[in-house]
Amino acid sequence: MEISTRYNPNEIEKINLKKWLESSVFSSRKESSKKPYSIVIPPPNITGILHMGHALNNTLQDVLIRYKRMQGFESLWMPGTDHAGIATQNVVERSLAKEGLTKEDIGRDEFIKRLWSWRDKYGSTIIDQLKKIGASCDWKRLRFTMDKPYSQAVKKVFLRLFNDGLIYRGNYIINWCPRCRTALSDEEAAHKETEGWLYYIRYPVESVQPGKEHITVATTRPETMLGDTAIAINPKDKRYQWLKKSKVILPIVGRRLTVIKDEAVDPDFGTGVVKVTPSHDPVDFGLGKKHSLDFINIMNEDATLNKNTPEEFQGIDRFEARAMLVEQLKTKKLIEKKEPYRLGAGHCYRCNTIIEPRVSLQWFVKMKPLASPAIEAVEKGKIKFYPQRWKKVYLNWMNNIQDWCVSRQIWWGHQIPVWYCKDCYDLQSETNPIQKRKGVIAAEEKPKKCPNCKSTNIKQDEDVLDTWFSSWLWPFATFGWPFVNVEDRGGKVEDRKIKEEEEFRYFYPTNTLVTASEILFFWVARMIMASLKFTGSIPFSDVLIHGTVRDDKGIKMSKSLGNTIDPLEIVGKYGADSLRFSLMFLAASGSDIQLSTEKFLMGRNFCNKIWNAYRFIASKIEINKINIDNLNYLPEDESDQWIKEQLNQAASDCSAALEKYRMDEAIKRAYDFFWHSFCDWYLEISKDNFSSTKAKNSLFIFLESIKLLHPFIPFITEEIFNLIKKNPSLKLDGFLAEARWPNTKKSKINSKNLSLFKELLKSVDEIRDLRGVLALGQEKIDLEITTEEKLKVFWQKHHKWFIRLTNSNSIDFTGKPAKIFIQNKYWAINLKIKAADLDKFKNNLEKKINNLNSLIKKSEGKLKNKKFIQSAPPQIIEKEKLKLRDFSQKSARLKSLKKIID
RNA sequence: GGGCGCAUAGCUCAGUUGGUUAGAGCGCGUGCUUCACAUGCACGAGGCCAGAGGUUCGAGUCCUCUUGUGCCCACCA
Repeated sequence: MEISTRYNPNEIEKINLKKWLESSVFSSRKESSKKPYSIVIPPPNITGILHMGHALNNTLQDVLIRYKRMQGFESLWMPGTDHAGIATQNVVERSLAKEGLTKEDIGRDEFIKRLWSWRDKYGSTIIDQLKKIGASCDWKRLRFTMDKPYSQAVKKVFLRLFNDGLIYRGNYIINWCPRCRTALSDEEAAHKETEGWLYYIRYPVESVQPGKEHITVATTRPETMLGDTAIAINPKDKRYQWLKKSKVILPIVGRRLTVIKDEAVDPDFGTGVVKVTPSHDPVDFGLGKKHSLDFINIMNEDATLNKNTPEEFQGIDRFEARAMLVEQLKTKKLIEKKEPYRLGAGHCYRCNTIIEPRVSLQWFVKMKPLASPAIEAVEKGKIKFYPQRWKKVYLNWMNNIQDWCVSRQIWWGHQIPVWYCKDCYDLQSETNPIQKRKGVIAAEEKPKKCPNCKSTNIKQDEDVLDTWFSSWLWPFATFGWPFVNVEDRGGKVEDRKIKEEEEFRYFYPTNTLVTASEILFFWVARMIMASLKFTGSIPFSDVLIHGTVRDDKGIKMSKSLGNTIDPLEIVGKYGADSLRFSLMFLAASGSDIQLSTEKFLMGRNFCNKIWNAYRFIASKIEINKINIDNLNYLPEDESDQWIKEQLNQAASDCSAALEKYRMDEAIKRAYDFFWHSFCDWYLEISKDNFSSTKAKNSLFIFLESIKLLHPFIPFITEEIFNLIKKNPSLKLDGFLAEARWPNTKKSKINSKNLSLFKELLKSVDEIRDLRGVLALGQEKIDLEITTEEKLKVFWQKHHKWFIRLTNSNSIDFTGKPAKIFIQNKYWAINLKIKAADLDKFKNNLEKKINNLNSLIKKSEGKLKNKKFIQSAPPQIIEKEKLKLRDFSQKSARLKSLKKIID
């Protein structure tokens, strides 16, 4: 058999991926005999390109899914993509722009056609990329948030909320992105510290008293003054009581401003006088409502100033207008001063443009009623967060939840299922709840005529719903909820419907949701609310929140900073397994990961190690023409017992770690076992006597090891399984991906010889240590061993590898050795070295004795302490006593050794 | 302004309900072409566990404060 000494992942990963995809290993269905385990993928945007965050997120999920699958669960990983309204629309708008076109040029229908064809062409890029890193999703179920049945769910949900009175429409101040030209929710307007100025502007006061010709207000956004309709002071602020009898004049515009008093004004900030712009500031909006002020909108959709401003400002961008205005005020000597100021300005989370607060007609969802059951579910522990601390964050947000602006002024998305009758829709009734207005029809399909006036002159609301309004249904809408209109998925409608509902009941609620903390509010919290509201059940019981991927300087990886590492580049260079291995190795519970390309060498090296371990075993089998007819594990000697015990321990630890979502611990344990127990000891020991039993045993342990490793590094393990499978007499079948997870019972092997064997390993360590101390280099030395007669058989069995692993020449069992270097309960070993080397040894010996003595002192001190004896638990005291005994024995041994040498 | 994290080896990080002689990977030093693997093997150096108090028989682990650092939330214009 020709196998390369280097593991080359590329070809192998391609082949095995193909095999998996062509098979049904990843697919899932209701199996009454099996327990379900399900995860819904956080659907990546169709515009998405796989980045390290995806790689981390999806590897975590895949490890869980594969682990559970091997454990015999019916494992379902539901895949899909998100239509990502604004993001996708932006991409297609950009490509239109290259043709010199705008979306308005081609019209809504044509634009949406373009979007669909864009998504058909590029929308599954990220899906292919996920496959490349080994994600074992049930790909046949691939969902999209704009699939017909999914859209049905969105409509149903909207109508349900509408009819329950949880939806309202009205003019409110919202976050407006002037570039995307749409409203955004509060969550989509990320607050960022921005350098700016605080301007102190003088507003003239009518009915002049001497020295009181004006008052001064402070603002960071001077241009909004064009929309001012009032001046506000704190009612307790004595400095400005005189103002209420005066009229304040808005400079440049000349408008008379009312003076209002409100507690919201902080007398200590700025001058204590606030300009009030109800249409362009959230706080002022509230003041405007409360005090019945005028609302003057001064901006167009693109944040240029509109015709409600003086002519010279009309059509000018807000920032340019700001500069112009400040200039004008300066010449009029109305700027008192300006000071540098850092303010938290909202930025569009899609295009990073500074948000403009703006009053406009939007749709909202009342969140408080939805939040309370979702709060309860988490408080009562029905849903658990890992790590736990996110519970607090979640609850804090939920308890202060604000209504959700769900309408977006874009074209790509779920259009709001509300129609207006052009003939009887009554503008005058705008103040009524939307549900009670004449000529408003909320329905799944376009109504034929108006139920009120029978007119057919009907038009749908132009807005679409926030993308998250569809994402929040993901855990159940992906299963086909609400189980109507399934004709698009083929088969007999009724059969499909029944099957889908059954599956839904089987797999839902899902088990684990794996996500980054960034979308806790966007998505996780809302899914919990939606699921409880519409399915009456929690969507998942565990929420695993992982950290952020950072670069080697600790800075968050982002395209704009150019500090990303492309996961696919790593796949190309080192293989998907290396990528996955290193990510899992570094992903401690919830903490951020600092990455650099070198980190992936860890994974590469490990894969290579596995590869070569297999090569070794395979070659031994081949060279020795060993016939492996079955894989019963038959311990031939103590090393076989020992490695089996180690394996069981590792498997048990590994499972325990996975159960508590500690993938890092699990992979470290499996890694440590494979490399440092199996390869470094067991295989090394076996080299001298690779009998057919040994061959079977090594193959058995190897096979169990790659099962443990498979969830983390599926490609290489599957490939090696392929190679092993080629031996027909083994009767191995199927995929490693669906093999049974190793037995995790800690089967204790009670064998006196096993403890002897462990002493043997210790002696090897000690000799190696001594060789280092004595700086023996490669010099082979002779050993003399004194032991009881009955242990000689044991030694006979093991002396060969013992000689090799200690780099010795020979072992002599005759007589009593002159000098004893190593001694334990069972034997003493003498290294025949030159007299000159003795000094080095003695020095080392002394160091060790000193070290032991200080430990003994410490331990004795503890045991003499009455309080310790009184209050420490008995097992701790017992442990301490054992420790002391052990130290003392060792020390005594070393001391007598020293005597002999002296 | 609130809330949540993090400070452990040169670097990146583990360290379970307090009970170690504080660990791993990389890096570093020494010696090895040992017929699976130099993407390897063996050995080794390297830590006042940020600082100060406290609780305790016992603290890297719990409490308080300080310093540094990161994140999230919030309508001080």
